[in-house]
Amino acid sequence: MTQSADTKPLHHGRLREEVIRHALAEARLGAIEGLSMRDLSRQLGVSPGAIYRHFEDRDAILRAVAQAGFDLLAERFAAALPFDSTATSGADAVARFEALAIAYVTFASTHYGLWRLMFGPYGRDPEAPRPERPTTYQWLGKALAELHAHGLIETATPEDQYFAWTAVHGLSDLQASPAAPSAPVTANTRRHVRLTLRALGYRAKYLDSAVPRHD
Amino acid sequence: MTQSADTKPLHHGRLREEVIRHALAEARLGAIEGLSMRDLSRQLGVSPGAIYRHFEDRDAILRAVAQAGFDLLAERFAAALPFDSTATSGADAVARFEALAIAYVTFASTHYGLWRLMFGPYGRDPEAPRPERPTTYQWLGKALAELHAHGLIETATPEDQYFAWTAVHGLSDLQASPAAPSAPVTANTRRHVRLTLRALGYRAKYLDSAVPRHD
DNA sequence: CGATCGATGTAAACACTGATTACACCCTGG
DNA sequence: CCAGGGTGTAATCAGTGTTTACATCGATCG
Repeated sequence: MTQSADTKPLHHGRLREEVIRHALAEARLGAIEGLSMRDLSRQLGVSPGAIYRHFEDRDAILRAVAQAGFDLLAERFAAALPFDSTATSGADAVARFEALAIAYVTFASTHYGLWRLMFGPYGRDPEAPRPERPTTYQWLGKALAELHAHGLIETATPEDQYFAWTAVHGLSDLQASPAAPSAPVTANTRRHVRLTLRALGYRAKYLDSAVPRHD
Repeated sequence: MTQSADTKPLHHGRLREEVIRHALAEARLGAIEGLSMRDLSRQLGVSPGAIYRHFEDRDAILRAVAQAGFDLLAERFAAALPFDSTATSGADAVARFEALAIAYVTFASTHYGLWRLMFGPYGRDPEAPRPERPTTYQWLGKALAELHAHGLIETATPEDQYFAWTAVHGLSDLQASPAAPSAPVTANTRRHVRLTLRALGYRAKYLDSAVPRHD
C-alpha cells in the first residue's frame, strides 16, 4: 500500500495517486458521477484493468475522491484562518467567522461537483477516519465559541452550531444551483453571515459597520 | 402530445406518463442518476427503443422527472397551506411560515434522490415554464410578506427571502446527508424556523411560547 | 368501406462501459 | 540467483444508451 514515495520503481508507479489526482480534477467542473474508468485509464496511458490493482471498484475511487475533497476543504479553511490562533477582539471574532463562511461558499461554488460528491452517498468512507485534521464542524464550533467568549452571541450550543452550518451550507448549494437565482459570491456571503449571526442573538454592535478583514 | 386521457388506444398507450411515473417512483429512494433505460423498458414490458418515441434522451427523462418533482413539491405546499388564504393573526403568520418550512424539509428527506435531482444540472427545463403553479420562491415571499404585514419582522426584501430559503434548504440537505449528524425532522425544523425568524428581526413575541399549528 | 399515413412499438445492431480473468513482467528479499 | 508478489496487459463478458430498418395499429379522408 504505502510506497516509498517518489522512487517510481515499477512499470508505472504511484498509479493510485495519479488516479485520484485526475478524478479530482474532473470533479472540479461537475458531473463526477459520469466518471469513466476507461477514460481515466486512457488519460493515464494505462490499461483499464490496471486501476483495479489499486481500487476495488469505481465506487472506491469516488469514495477516495470525496475524502480528498474534505482534505482540500480543510486546507482552504487553514489557508483562510490558522486553526491554532485565537480571535484578539470581538470584531476579529466576527471577521474570522466570516472568513470561514466565505471559504466554505467559495469552495462549494468553485468545486461544485466535488462538493456535491462529498455530501452525497459517497460522502464518507467509514473505514478511514482521519483525526489529524479538524473537521468543518470543529472549525465552526471554534468560531462560535470565540464569538461567545467575546459576548457577541448569547449561546454557542451544538444547536447553534448546526444552525450556522445549515445556513451557510444552504447558501452554498443554492448559489450554484441552476434552479435558483444567482448572485455574486462574497458580497452575498457577507450579508448572509450578518443575518446568521443575528439569528444567534448577535447584539448588532458591528452589524452595519465595516469589519476588519482577514487577508 | 396531449392524449385523450384513459382511452389506451394504441399498442401500449400513454407510455410517456408511465415512464415518468416509474422513474419518479425510483427517484424516491435515491440514486436516480443510476436510472437504466433497459431496466425501465423491462419494467414497462416494452422494447428499449419504444421509449425513444417519447423522449429524446435519457437526460430528457431526468429533466421531466425533475419537473414532476417541482410539481409534487408544489402539491405538498398546497396541502400544508392553501395559497389563496391569508394569515389571520401574527401567530398564524408564524404558524404558516413554519408549516411551509416543515413541508419543504419533509419533502427533501422523504424524496431525497428526487430532491437532489431537482437542484442538480437537470433542475429546470428552460423550455417548459409552468406559470400556473406558484413557485417555492413565491410561497416563501407570501409567507414573509404576511409576517411583515403583522409587524413581526423588520423587512421582507428579496434578500430576506433568499436568506430564509437558504436556511431551510441547508437544513434539508444536511438532514439527509450521510456526512452530517442527523436529528429528528420536525422538532429540528421548528427550532430552525425560530432561529431563521430571529435573523430576519423577529421581535421574539412568540419565540418560546406555543404556536398554533396548521392541521 | 377501404386505402393511406403518421404515430407507436419491435428487433437487431453499434459503440461503449465496468468488471474479471489468465498471463507477462520486473523489482525485491532471502 | 532465483523464487514470489506486486503491478500492468490483453482478451473477454455482461450490460448500457442509442440508432436503424422494419412492422403494426388507429384514425382520417376520398
